[in-house]
Formats: sequence, C-alpha cells, structure tokens
Amino acid sequence: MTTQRAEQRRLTEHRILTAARKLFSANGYDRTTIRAVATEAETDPGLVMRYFGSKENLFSRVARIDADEPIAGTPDEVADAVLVSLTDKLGDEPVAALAMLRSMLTHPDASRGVHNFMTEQQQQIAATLPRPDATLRAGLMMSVLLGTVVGRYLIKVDGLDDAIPEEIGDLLRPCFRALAGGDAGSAAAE
Amino acid sequence: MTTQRAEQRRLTEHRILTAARKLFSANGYDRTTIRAVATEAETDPGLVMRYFGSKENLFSRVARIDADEPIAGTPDEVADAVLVSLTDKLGDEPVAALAMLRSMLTHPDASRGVHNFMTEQQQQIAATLPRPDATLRAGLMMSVLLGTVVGRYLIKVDGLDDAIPEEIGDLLRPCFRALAGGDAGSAAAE
DNA sequence: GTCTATAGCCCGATAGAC
DNA sequence: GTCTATCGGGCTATAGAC
Repeated sequence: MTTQRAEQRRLTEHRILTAARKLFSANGYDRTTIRAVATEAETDPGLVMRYFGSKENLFSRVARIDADEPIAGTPDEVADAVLVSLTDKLGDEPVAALAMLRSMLTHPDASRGVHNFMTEQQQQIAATLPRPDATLRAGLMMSVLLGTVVGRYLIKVDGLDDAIPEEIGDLLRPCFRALAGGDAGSAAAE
Repeated sequence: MTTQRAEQRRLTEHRILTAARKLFSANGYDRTTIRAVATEAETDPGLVMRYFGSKENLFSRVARIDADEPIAGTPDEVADAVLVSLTDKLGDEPVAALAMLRSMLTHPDASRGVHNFMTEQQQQIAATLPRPDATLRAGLMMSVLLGTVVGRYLIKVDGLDDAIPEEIGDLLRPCFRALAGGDAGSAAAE
C-alpha cells in the first residue's frame, strides 16, 4: 500500500530530524556530519540528502529558538516576564534552541538566529523602560539570560547544571529588577 | 649574520602568532586553517607547521584566559572584585581570551579552558559566601560575567557592544551584590 | 523509493627540493 | 632555514544501480 510507504517515509524523516537535533546540539554545525546523522537515525547519507537537500537546510529545520510572548507592562512586570521566560527554558532541556546556541559563535546562520532573537526581545523590553539607557539595560537583561542558559546547558557550570529553575529564578530576580530600573536594590546598595 | 637570521625568525613567528590570534578569535578553531594563518602572516603553511608542530599546538599558544587576582573579603567586596575583573575585560578587546571564548562551545580544548577558568573563580567566590547555595550563587555570578563578555564581543548586542565599561559596571553592580548575598536589593524587592 | 559508489574539494601533515 | 609539492583522509553532494 502507498500509505504504508508514506508512513515509512514519515517515520524515517522523523528519526533523521531527531538525530540531527541531538547531534547538532551536542557537537555543533561543523562537527556534525551527514554521515553521523544517518548512522544515528539508522539510515544512509543519501537518504538524508534526498529528504533535506543540504546540510544547511537540515540545520535550519532543527535549530530554532521559539519567540517568547510579547513583553509589556511596568519595569517590574517586565523583569518578571523575562524571569518567567528564563525559568521556562530551564524547565526541560530545549534541544532545538541548544542546536542553535551551540553553533552561535562559529556558524553564521546560527549567529544570525541568536542575534535576531535577542534583538527582538531586547527592543520589546527597551520600549517599556522609560530610561535613556533602555537599550543597554535591555541588552544586559538578554545577556544575563543568555549567560545563564549557556552556563547551565553548554558549559555545565557546577551547581547551575542541576539546580531547580525556581531557585535560579529567585536568585536572578533582583538582577532583572535592577536592570529593569524599578529601583529595587540600587537604592539599598548605597 | 646568524643574529640576523634569528631576528628574522622571531619576527615571522610573531606575525604568525598575531595572525592566528586574529583568525581564531574571529572564526573559531574549525574554520581557521593553517593555510589562512600563513597567508595572513605572509608566509607559507609549511613554516607554520614547522614552528608550531600542529594546529592544536598553535591554538593553545594563542588562546588563553589570564587568571584574575585571588578573590576574598565580605560578600559586597567579592561582588565588587568580580565587577572590577569584568570592567577590566571590557576595557579593551581581550583578543587572546576571545580566541578561547569563540570556540568554547565547539572545540573540546577551548571548552575545557573556559570551564577551568570559570570553575576556579567560582570556587574562590563560593568559599567566601556563607550560604548553603554558595556554589550556585558563585556560578551565576560567573555566568553573568560570561554572558556580558559574549554579548559585547561575540554576539555584539546592540548598545552593549559600544557602551563604556563604567556604565555597564554600574548597571550590573546590583546583580553581583544580590548574587553575593549582601542583601542589597533582595530585601527591597519584596 | 532506497541505498551504494564516487566525484570533487579542502584539510592537516609530511617529505624533500632549494 | 625556507618553501613547494604531495599524501592520505574526511567531507558534502551527486549519479546511477537496484
């Protein structure tokens, strides 16, 4: 039956995508080979090429950072919203995002992907902060978020790699509050 | 004269090291070729190999993160010390460190180098913080530091890439204070 | 439709000419 | 000592056998 065939193909495609996500996120773009993906997916390189056309295309299919929900409100609300999006990402390993993040420093496409994501969030945040240095503040908020995710999943910083998201969120709340400029912390620090 | 020869060699070696630092920090380990380094240094690949033995060895010669000074004191003092080491790094482009950082997600040696540096600092910091979650707090401090440097030099986050170090330091002070647990900010945030 | 064989390229490293 | 030619190997991508 043709449906049998189609079903078979769908399954193989799925195995290839899963394998690609896993290997790209573990080893990065350059060190992941079509051959290794095929082996991991229990097929052959020719089929991978036939289904996805090129290595670049396969990468773009599995590496993505989903946009967060629109951010708005008072500075403190914005800080909390960023904190929520962070703890979300810390909840369970975001493999598709890690595939992008792993290569962000060495692969142009991944670099663009991360930059675009960060800039978009940053501009939304900056628009809500009534400060002349709003762009810098928002950029630092995104940098802290990036550092935390990279530290946990890619560098595997001791204590951060196995901490529960809530604890990390509680510790970082004053950071985001201060950067958002709700004046929590900066006054007390004097 | 032999001294002429030796001088010539010294100069060529220096040109190779400078070229390697530049290309490794710009393109990462995998995408930097011995051939490109030779061209940039205005020599040939054979000489690069002869002088440095292997690509790995050349990389290890130019990619380094200098250890910061020992950290100790009260939590607030520790926070300020980390802040100083950050603003130092933001002062002028730390090319040798960037050569390491650029490849930290995709090259095992660079990954180890960054991990070792971060862990060392983290342990020093954690030892000064009288908290049960000292390791996590210190790890987050290092992650914020990492995110800031990566955001500025490698991702080139808008507003962060050209901000003056003092402004960045002022905005991040409450973060490090709060993470150090000197209770600046966390109390006021409630 | 699925898989094998190989073309074509670039790499790190080496051998040997000058 | 300096440079050139080349080896051996891995890769993506393609062509064609089944």
